[in-house]
This record gives sequence, C-alpha cells and structure tokens, in this order.
Amino acid sequence: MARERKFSTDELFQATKLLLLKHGYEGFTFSLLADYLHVSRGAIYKYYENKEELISEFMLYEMNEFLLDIKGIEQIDGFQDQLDFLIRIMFKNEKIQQLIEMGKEIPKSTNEKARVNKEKLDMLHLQMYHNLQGFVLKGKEEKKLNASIPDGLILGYIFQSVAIPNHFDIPQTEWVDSIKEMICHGILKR
Amino acid sequence: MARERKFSTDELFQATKLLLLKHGYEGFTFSLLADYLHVSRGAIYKYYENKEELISEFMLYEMNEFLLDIKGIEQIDGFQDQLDFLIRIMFKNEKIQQLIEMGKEIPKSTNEKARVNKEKLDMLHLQMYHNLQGFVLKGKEEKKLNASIPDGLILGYIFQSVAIPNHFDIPQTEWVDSIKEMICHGILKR
DNA sequence: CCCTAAAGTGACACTTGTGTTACTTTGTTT
DNA sequence: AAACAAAGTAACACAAGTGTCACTTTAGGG
Repeated sequence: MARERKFSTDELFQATKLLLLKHGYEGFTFSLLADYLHVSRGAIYKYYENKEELISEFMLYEMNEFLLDIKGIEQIDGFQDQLDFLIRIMFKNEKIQQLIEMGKEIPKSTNEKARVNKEKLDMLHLQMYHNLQGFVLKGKEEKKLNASIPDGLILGYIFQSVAIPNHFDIPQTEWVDSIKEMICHGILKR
Repeated sequence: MARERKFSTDELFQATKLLLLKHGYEGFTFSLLADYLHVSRGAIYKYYENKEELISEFMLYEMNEFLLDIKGIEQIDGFQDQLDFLIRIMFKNEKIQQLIEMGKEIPKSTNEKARVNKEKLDMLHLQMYHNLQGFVLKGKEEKKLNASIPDGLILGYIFQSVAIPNHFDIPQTEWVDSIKEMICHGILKR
C-alpha cells in the first residue's frame, strides 16, 4: 500500500447500509456517502464506477453474510429448534428484506459489473429459498407445518412478519415473543 | 371554468400513486408526472407549490378513502365476519402501507400546507388504529383473539401480512386463502 | 534520499430537477 | 365581439448530482 486508506470497505458498506435505509435508493448519492465518510467523491469513484456498481457490490456482500447466517440451520436438529433459530436470524437481519427490495430498484445499467452482480444477486435470492426448502419440507413431513401452504409463502411470511414497524414502541422482548407466537399459531385464541 | 382542464385531480392522484410506487419518494419528480400526464411542469405548479405539498395532499386523499373503507366494519355483526371483511379491505388496499411508509419520508418542509397535511396524516393514522380498536377489543372479550398480543401489533400484523411480495407468482385465490389461514392459525399444523 | 504508485482532492463540463414568470390559449360572460 | 380569467406553455436562473482528470499527498522500496 502506497498510502493509508481513509476508509475500509467495511466502513464504506456500513455507511452505505445506513444511508440507503435512511434515504432510499434514489435518495442515496455519492455526495452523501462521501460527506458521511469525510472524503471527497473522487475517492469513492476510485473504487466504484457509479452508484449501481457500488450498491450491487454492497448487496452481494450483505446477501452473502445473510446466507452464511442461514446456513447455520443445517447444524441444528429438531424442527422446533430450527424454527427458533430461523426466527432469531430473521430478527437479527431485520433490515435485509428492505435492502433486497431496494436491490430490485437498481436499473439495468450500462455498467457490466453491475449487470453481472445483479444476476448473482438473483441467484443468491433463489439459493436462499433453496437452503430453507429443506427446513420447510422436513417440517411438513413431520406434520409440524401446515402442509396446505406453499413452501415459498411460509418463508416469505416469516420474512415479512419480523419487519412489522413498531409504531407503538412495544418493548423488544414482548415484541419478539408476540410475533413469534403469531407466526406459529396466528392471531386467534387457541 | 375559463378553459377545460387537461387533467382532473383524480387522474393526477392516480398518476402520483403509480409513479410513487414505481420510483419511490426521492425518485418521484414533477417532470416524470408532467410527462405521464402529457402536460408541462408549470401546469402542475399552478395547483401545488412543490413535491411535498402534492404528495402530502395525495396521501391525505388516499388515507381518507382507506378510512372510509375501514369504517364499513361497523356495519357488520359477528367477529369472524368482521375479520373476513377486514382482511378483504386490507388486500384491496394492499399498497397503502407502502404509501404510508413513504409519507414518513416527507421532510419537514418550509411549506405551511405540507406541514399541516403531515400533522393531519399522523392524526388519520392514529384514528385508523382507533377505529379498529373496537374490533380487536370485541375479539378479545369474546375470547376469539389471543389476548396476550398487544392490540396495535395484531393490527400491524394483519397489515403487514397482506403485503408479502408474491415472488413465486402463486395464483391470487390460493395466495389470499393461504395468507388468511396463516393470519388466523399461524404456520404450524393445527 | 528520491522515486514510485496508490490514495485522495478540487475543479470542470455536463445533466437533471426546481421554482418562477411573462406569455399564449381558450372557454365564458356581458 | 370584446374582455375576462382560468389553464397551460416555454424559457430562464438556479441548485444538486454525475463522471472525469490533472494534480497533490504520502508510505514504502531501491
């Protein structure tokens, strides 16, 4: 290295995540990011040709981290423990659905790397469902999961449920327990 | 009227909805809207000082329509019928949660009308939960709803569940029935 | 010690969006 | 048919984002 870098890739991705969630895809700009990191825009352009390339690269990183988390489910025995694990992971990665939806806003770019990254991203998205397919199938075979619900929907449902906005500031523990209860048994009294 | 208008408020709001959902809050511009309506930007500025004012006005309109729909629940007897009605209304207004979240992106503007509209919007949001409080309380009293879940969360949960993205293109009827089933009884086998 | 090369900067040219205004168009009113 | 007023346009000045490039800074190797 000829000169020390003012920001690491980790710092850059962390800032990207924060600013993307705060301002949305279109509201996110290199100026915002550069200001946040206390560097000039030019410095960021040294590493990424444009917004599409940066964000697609960032999304790939986030998605891989998430998939790594999810793979942990394979080390766990017993359906109920797996479900508990999955819900915990989902809460830990609460924001990723929002990021994934943003990833879909990336326009088809002239930038080759961004195009390739977008394809990889779609692959990872499928792979994620694939990795969890085993869990769902096992649950249905063991008569633990309602077999009449399509596999993908069960997963999408868990995904969606952990992202309910907490408008009424219900304390974290009660919040998580209540959502878990509803995911498992619904809103009706048992 | 001195001259026929090229676009009605209804057309304008419909276009606003479409473009907001397509491009997001920051991605939405007067140029986009003007092009869509085949008028000049200036024509829109005749009615709204800026984006904040237009969008807050639009959100107020959408929210009032939605509240009107929701009020229909008071004409219905019996908890289960009310729940069916509510879920049907939620599916009909599938996109409104997304719009409400966007409404929160409106920055505190210098524009007085936008500021007032934002306050009204917050009021309507609370009123919506208030209007449905009766339904939830009744459900809990009649021992139909799980009483250990906070009222606001039960509503937020229904809200959120109807907005699951249908990535796998499951047919509408199966989709709706499955989600209804999960809202009521969860993902586990009964 | 000086040269190299990566890291970073600042300025430039360009594009896109904003808000305003003088002007034109077009129904209605008298 | 003249005049009026609301509707709409086109052009201007400005602000903000983009992408590039010549230039400066700085750690390390010869």
